Amino acid sequence: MNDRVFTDRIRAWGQQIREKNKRGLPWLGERDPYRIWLSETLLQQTRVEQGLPYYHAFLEAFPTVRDLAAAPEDRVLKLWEGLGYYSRARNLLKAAQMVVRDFDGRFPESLEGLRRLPGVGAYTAAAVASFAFGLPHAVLDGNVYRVLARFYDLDLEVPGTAAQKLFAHRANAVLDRLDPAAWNQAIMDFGALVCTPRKPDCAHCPVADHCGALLNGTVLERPVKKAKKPKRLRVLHFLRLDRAGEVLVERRDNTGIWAGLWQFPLWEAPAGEGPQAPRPDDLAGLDPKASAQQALHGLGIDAGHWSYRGSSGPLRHLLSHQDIRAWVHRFEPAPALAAKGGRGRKGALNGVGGEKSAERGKVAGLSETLDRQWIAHAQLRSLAFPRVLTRHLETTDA
DNA sequence: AAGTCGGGGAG
DNA sequence: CTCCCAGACTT
Repeated sequence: MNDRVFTDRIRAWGQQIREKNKRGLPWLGERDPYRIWLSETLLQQTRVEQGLPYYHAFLEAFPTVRDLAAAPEDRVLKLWEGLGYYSRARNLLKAAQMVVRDFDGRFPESLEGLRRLPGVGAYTAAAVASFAFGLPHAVLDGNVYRVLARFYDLDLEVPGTAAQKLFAHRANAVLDRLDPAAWNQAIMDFGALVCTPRKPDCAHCPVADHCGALLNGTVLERPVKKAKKPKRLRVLHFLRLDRAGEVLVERRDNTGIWAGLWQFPLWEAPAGEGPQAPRPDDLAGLDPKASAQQALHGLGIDAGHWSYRGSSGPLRHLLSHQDIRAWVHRFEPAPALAAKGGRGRKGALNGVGGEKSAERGKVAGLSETLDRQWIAHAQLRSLAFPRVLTRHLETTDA
């Protein structure tokens, strides 16, 4: 009953929006599964305005899935730089390679087939299935959760398995099976433009007279979200070692935060060391130079070979689950040692006498377990760094 | 079921 | 500040 009213009116509302051409987004009306998949992956947990420039950049760099599949991972990560959730980028490449290798460059034309691609979850599979292939699968994203929670005044906590099942059921119940693509577009647009999180425009809502939450006065309480945990406080010390136009960088491994990105050698006080994890109070008295030396020691670098050139920080870097205070400590070769030149080619200057940058790691006893290398400043631009470091690089013009 | 994974814009 | 965004994956 209410389902029918909801579907009819939201569908009509969507048609109006399309005619007025609100949100002139490039993937609207798109049928190419590659472009749809690309845009949906870019937009996972990402606002449209934020992802839009990346969409254009990727499409220009990789017009087809074959172009993407042939790309080196570092190039994909570089294009993704700044967008966050970097496993999306690596999964994007993996999925492209799978499509080319296993399906001759054609995307699977079923929900289940799409779902098997890395980085393609319930939402993205439904989006590609409906937008590219017209299949009757309802999308369930943040917008749809909110719209359904309000219209039916559902008080289940999200995220949660119970809620997911119920909302998915509702979403498919109201799906317009005559035009799944237009419907999915309409309900998401409706959530983004009318039934917004903070200030929903109930005065102009086409289903206000049937909205459960509006009738019950619970609009701003829907959907019910779970309580958030406090953020973990971390203090990171990056060591920026410069020598003769080069800087030492290392590649992070493929797990955890900033997976696969590049960074300056990083030292972080072990969490288990000391009374407890760092607290905000502990940071006020933090002496940059002392921290720099501590980091140098922590990374096993002979402090005698490097002279301190100052620190920038703390760079406050807020993530959804971490509160990061980052420092970048700069060092250059100690003058005394530089004068000695070739004494010990494995010394602090590591390769001054013509060793290739390809020889990694050996920085005065620095561990070789990581993928470290000296790189010319001009080449830094080709590597993907975490935002906290690109911001630092921008202000220091390196 | 809970934890992890980024970054930015709006209010 | 807080919230949350065209979520997915791991444990």
